Amino acid sequence: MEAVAVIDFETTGLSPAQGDRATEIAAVIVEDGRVVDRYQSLMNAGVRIPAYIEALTGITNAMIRSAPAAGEVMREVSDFVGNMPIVAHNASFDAKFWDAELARIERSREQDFVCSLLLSRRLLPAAPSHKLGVLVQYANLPVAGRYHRALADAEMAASLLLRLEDELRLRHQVPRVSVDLLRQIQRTSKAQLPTCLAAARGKTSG
DNA sequence: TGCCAGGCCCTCTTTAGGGCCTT
Repeated sequence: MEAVAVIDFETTGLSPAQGDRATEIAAVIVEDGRVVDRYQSLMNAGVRIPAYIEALTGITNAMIRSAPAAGEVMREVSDFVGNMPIVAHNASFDAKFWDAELARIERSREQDFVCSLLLSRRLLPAAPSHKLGVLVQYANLPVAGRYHRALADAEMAASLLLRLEDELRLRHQVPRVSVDLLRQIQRTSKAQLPTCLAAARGKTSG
């Protein structure tokens, strides 16, 4: 599979449209079946983190006060990621914060997001749930650190992505996994998945 | 004033409702 950037945001809440802002971001570059580069930073958006979010993530208002400005961090991380395809767990969440924080520095993205949550529902249908932490346990993936910290979650989402790639190669006998195939799978209905995988098997093997 | 996310998925569906998942 071509190189991708797996990202994860920690934020003050669920919706940038409701005034929520990012507090931390991590991006890990996955290439040739492994993580080859990492970026992580807390970010100060000048907003207060609610107490229950401090408890959830361990990211406190004191930590954010001494962090670099959000715009500075977003410039760095968007340069780091470049035009690589971006992967995130529940990508609709990270994509709306990515877009909202980039818009504040008058940048916009060109690439699509790929969603490891949607892919997991298709490729690991027997998992008891498709929360990142449950999938890590279910697939025996290494716990990379504290859950709800950006770098640990991005590393674990990267491990999950590689596990999904293995699932396609070994279980479904897809000879070559591409980002384009992942995009197809995540928008394919459960009923149409066998047809989609059969086409992927045939595309490069005969 | 009172409201307050939203995209995806499943099903007892499609003229809809409710759960999952992210912080």
